[in-house]
Amino acid sequence: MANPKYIKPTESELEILQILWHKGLATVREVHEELCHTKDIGYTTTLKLMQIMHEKGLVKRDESMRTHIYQASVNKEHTQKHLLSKMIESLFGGSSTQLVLQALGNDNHKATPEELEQIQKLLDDLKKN
Amino acid sequence: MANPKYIKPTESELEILQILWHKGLATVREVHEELCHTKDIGYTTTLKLMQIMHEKGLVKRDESMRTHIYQASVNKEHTQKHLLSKMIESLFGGSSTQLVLQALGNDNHKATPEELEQIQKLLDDLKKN
DNA sequence: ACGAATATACGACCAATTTCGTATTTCATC
DNA sequence: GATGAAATACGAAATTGGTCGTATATTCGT
Repeated sequence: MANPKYIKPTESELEILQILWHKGLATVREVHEELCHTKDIGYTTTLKLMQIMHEKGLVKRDESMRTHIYQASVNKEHTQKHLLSKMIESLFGGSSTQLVLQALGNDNHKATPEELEQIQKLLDDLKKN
Repeated sequence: MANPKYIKPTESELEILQILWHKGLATVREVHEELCHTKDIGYTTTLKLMQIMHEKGLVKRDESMRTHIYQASVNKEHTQKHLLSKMIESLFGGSSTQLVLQALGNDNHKATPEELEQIQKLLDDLKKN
């Protein structure tokens, strides 16, 4: 099985990972309940998805009980960084700066003054090197 | 046909859009030559891809001559912003700041001092409001 | 005017993703 | 123990993206 670090989760898998990252541990039923809030989907579909994610190594599960307990086996930050890297390559010609400029200028997701300070701090850090 | 603004281009389509955004106008042959630099792919594959993009409304073409001339019909910045927005939603819980922090800290795509200045300028701008 | 080169059109195939139906297992409870 | 609810396993269909082969049309050089 390929190293999950280098696997690109699909859209659906990402939705499930989001839920697992948030909840930590969860059963298929619990994940399914969450998914239902936004999607019209059958229980077995969620189950199958999570089984496939298990085969791929994207999630771990405790099978010692009848009802399996799942958790993400890929790190949230690593996954974000990996997918972001791909996007920088494929959409911004490899320039993270171009992406940052677009993101900060994005009206749909405005940053608060506190967040701007947070970015300023990191920027100061980077300037030193 | 759906409004191309709301279409999410696939990976391959994005590669072609990149080339068209850069060249402005181009034939299938020219796009194909570029693609070959990075991918091992047949000419008819490129052709088919671009035909499908035409059906979807992602590209326009001048068919008045035997050799059609293509150009992107979706704006580069709009497309970037649109896909970025989706990623912020689906991967960063709606926080553009989280994405920016990850992107700036990305070792694979380091920003140059000049770029950091560019970001600083935008940041100063945002802080004023 | 004919043949080679080059263009488009189009259908077919394969792999991956998503979906769900059905079979089987387990467990509680009556 | 039998029954029904709920869980897992598994296979199959539908969709989509990417790939290419082949057919057909156009142009150009000789």
